[in-house]
Amino acid sequence: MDPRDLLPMGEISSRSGFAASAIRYYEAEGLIEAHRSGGGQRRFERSALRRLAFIRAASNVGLSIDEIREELARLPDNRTPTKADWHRISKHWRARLDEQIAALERLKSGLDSCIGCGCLSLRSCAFSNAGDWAAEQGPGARLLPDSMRKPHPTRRTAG
Amino acid sequence: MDPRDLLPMGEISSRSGFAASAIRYYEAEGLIEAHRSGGGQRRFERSALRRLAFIRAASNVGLSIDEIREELARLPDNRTPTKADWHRISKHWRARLDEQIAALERLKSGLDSCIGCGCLSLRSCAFSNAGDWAAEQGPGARLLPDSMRKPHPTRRTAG
DNA sequence: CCTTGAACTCAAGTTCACTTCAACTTGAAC
DNA sequence: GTTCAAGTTGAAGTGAACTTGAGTTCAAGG
Repeated sequence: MDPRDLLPMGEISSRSGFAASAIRYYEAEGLIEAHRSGGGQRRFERSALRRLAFIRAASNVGLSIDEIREELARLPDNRTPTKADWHRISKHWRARLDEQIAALERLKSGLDSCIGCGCLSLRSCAFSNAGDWAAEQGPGARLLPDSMRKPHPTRRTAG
Repeated sequence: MDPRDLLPMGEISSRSGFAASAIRYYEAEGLIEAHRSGGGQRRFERSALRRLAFIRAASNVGLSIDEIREELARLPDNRTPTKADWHRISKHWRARLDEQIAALERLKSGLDSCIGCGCLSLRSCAFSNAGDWAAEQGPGARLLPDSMRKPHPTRRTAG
């Protein structure tokens, strides 16, 4: 590996659009790797840029850092994704986006019916009911999937 | 106001589905009001239940506490929403949901085209580009509206 | 050699929407 | 009058995904 091919922090930061602090954070979290110069500064391989692009795409889809780490780890060799990998992964994400879209549509149609009634009833109005609205209807019928609920801090599965 | 008509914390909590701590928080944030018993305990008017229903509906749509406060304050009289208010407001929210749905659709179709190319190019691929992707196209062309971006902690409008 | 900007580390801070805790008081029932 | 669930306060904690700051070192140019 010719050291001449390695890129310093500033280069990676400006080209990827991530702040240096974010990149350091990703390295600490094990999402990317870096070599070190004699004096301890990070030197990145060019492939880190693709990995960062992948990270941005994943986070746009709504994946957490943990999920992104898993997704990257699932790649054989833990390598930067190739075209074939990307094909498979993006199908997976597409489904996730479809689910999010469907959830918002459900919310909207609930809202539509509430325009008519103007009720906001605590009992019957799915829109204002507590967390488990539209249960009963079986799984999949929820208005919002877990991935779209507010990431409430210390909430554990209610007893 | 007959004190007999006022509800204690536990009642409001169980009927609204909010934890007592959440209700206290909302009061501290000025979203709801409460009378006090002689000994300093909260006593709520029945209308607080409707206000809480409104708060839940709003937060399901994705409004922040600040936005909910504003929305409530916009009601003439600062009263609990009537059917007519609800009609107007829910139209507003419907538009917001439509925007979110459209954003996800854009993201998905970007993903579709990326399945073909497998590029994840930092320059041309809208999916992996930094925050200002698809700018140039004018306002409204962004893949994700601000309301759907990750609420990045200490991010101020970049200079 | 000297300067200067880029980079380093580590700890602590930030936002949001609450929750949890500790220590104490109320109030309805018996 | 005693009991005890239910209520009170204020401070501190939570989790995610970084950022900020302080203090120090690196590396490239002149």
